[in-house]
Amino acid sequence: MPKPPLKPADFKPQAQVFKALAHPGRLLMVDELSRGERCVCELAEMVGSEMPTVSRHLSILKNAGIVDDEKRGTQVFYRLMTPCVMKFFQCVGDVKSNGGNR
Amino acid sequence: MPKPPLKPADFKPQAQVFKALAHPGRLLMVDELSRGERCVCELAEMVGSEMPTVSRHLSILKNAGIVDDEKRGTQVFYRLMTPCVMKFFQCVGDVKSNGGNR
DNA sequence: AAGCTTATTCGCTATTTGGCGAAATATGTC
DNA sequence: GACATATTTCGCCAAATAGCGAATAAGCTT
Repeated sequence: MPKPPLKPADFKPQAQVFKALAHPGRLLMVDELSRGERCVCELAEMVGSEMPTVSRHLSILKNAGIVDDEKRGTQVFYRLMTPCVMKFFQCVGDVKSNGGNR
Repeated sequence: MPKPPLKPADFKPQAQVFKALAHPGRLLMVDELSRGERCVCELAEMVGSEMPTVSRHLSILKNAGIVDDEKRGTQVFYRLMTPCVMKFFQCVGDVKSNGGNR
């Protein structure tokens, strides 16, 4: 059968993932999580924002399926669910060097 | 030397690229452009938005270095600059199937 | 030059996002 | 149970984003 034409709505799930990654602080957290799990307070210190802000960012990443969390005692540890996300960084570097800023 | 700690600002360029991709309509256009160059009017019809809107989206993609344009006669043709962007789609699919929605 | 077509820029409004402090929740300690 | 620590949720405001129609620009055609 002739494949039906794609509509913008068909890309909504993917867009949500990209949206979750479309923030410098969240990218920093993902990068850090690629080296192992971290608790919220560690990440908060890294990005230099208040904990409510960081918690919110993490929930966005979690909602997109990029990270997962686990509560241990009084802390919550986050870890990267999809390491393939890290490959993005290489490609994104390519994008910029191809003339994005000139 | 001990590598300096990364700051959120260091990820701003990458975030800009992700931000450019964080929109269903723009993803649809990128997907379409992966199969060859298209003029603005073709893309406008695909996404089902007015031309000013589409033109604006394309300028965002261009600004991020993802596409480039070329004027030929009265039309402007856009083409994908970084095919590696398409690999994102596979990975993003992985993200969702790993539990993003469950 | 007048008129048509394609595309971009502008001005506006509605919606979404980002950040904070205050308040609420949960867990562990004394 | 009172208290301290870690985290999330809430309510608020400022800024950014998305969309549209009107206006502008550029290139054909006649």
